[in-house]
Amino acid sequence: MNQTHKIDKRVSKGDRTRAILIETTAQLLQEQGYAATGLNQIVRESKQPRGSLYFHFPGGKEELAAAAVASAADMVSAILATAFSDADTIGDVLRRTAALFIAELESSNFAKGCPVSTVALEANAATPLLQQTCARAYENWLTAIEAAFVSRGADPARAPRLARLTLASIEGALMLARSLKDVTPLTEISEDLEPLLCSAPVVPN
Amino acid sequence: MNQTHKIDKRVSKGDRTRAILIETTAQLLQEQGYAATGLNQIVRESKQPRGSLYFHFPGGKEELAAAAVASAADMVSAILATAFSDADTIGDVLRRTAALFIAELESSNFAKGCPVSTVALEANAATPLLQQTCARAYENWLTAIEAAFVSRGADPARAPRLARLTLASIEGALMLARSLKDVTPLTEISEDLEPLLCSAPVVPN
DNA sequence: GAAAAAGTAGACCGACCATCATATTTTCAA
DNA sequence: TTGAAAATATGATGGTCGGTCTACTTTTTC
Repeated sequence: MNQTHKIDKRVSKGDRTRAILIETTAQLLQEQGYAATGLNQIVRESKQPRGSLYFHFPGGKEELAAAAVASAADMVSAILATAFSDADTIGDVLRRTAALFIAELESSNFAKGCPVSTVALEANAATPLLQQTCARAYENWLTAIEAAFVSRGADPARAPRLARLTLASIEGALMLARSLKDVTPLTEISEDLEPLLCSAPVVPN
Repeated sequence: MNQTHKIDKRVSKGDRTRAILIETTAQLLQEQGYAATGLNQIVRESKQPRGSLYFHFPGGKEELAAAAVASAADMVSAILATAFSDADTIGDVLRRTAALFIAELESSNFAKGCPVSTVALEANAATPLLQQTCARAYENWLTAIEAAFVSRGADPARAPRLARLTLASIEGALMLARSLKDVTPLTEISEDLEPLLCSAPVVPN
């Protein structure tokens, strides 16, 4: 008896159900946040049965949401990695990243902002797993930005600080843009940040 | 019959009830956001009767929340105004403002961040009043920051952009600080922003 | 002291999340 | 190939809490 019974299928059924639930949840969290997103809505839109949810995520809503946030954050990390390896200058990376969020904002009529921040602000002591997941997402992004700066010649001692400044500015601009329904803050930030990152005795290029 | 029956009291009973509801709601929104804050909790913590809520806010939860956000935003505006008139330099203003949010963060064990941003990110087409109220709050802050920059000699044509950069950075840093449970992003931002605002051919002093 | 305004209490129905007993599919040794 | 054990899937059910509304009481007005 061979063991290809599973290998020839792309993924097992269970994994597929899991993935659909995570994707649906990620979308809803990005638009509505954690508390406003009901399990009923997730079940309805994902077209997955209610019970499967608790089979794959025994921790219930919080565990599912944490998985969705982590998944969305990983996607952004992947996009960042591509941008960092493709773009020539830091400025290019900033503009590309901003353009991406702008596209998401505009195509959703300003419904979809950062896939982490809404949940991050809602998370509190009552939702420790969610809180930890969001914090870890930000830490991962910071580490990636930091490494990219260093690889372009930034002083390793200053890179963490520059990364924090960069991430904070972009996240803030994204929030402002979403709320004001105007992408200006986001377009500006990518321009304004560049001289700051480069002119300081820090990041060459 | 004289008309002093009401004037000799500081405020009418109704106004007091209203104010208590708004204050309680503002606190809860700052910590938990809109969707997670229930009317039951507001009624319980404010110790105001349930029915009064709908008497003072016929629009229900959304109207009450909008009033609470607007009230909290006005308080921040007042604090900003004081900082702008008291502090000598833009740098001082930034540091004072950051220090204020840091104190709020630390005294609440990182539960209380920006009183607007959590709700702003939750607001969507289903809550138009809330959305509009949050946007207006940000606009008011931007206008105030802008005016302060101009009054210190900034090029009026560039002031709006500088204001957006400033607000976005601070809001982003505040969010990051809350999520990471570390005030570093906030302390750094107030230092990093100063040269940017002053060194550019823009804001003297 | 009666009419009007202001304030209050609780019942209502629907939505929430979690759980369960049961059904179906997958696995793999015999 | 078979059949039983393990894994996965299912939707009906329950207790709780959500926001809203209507009927009621108290206070103010003149």
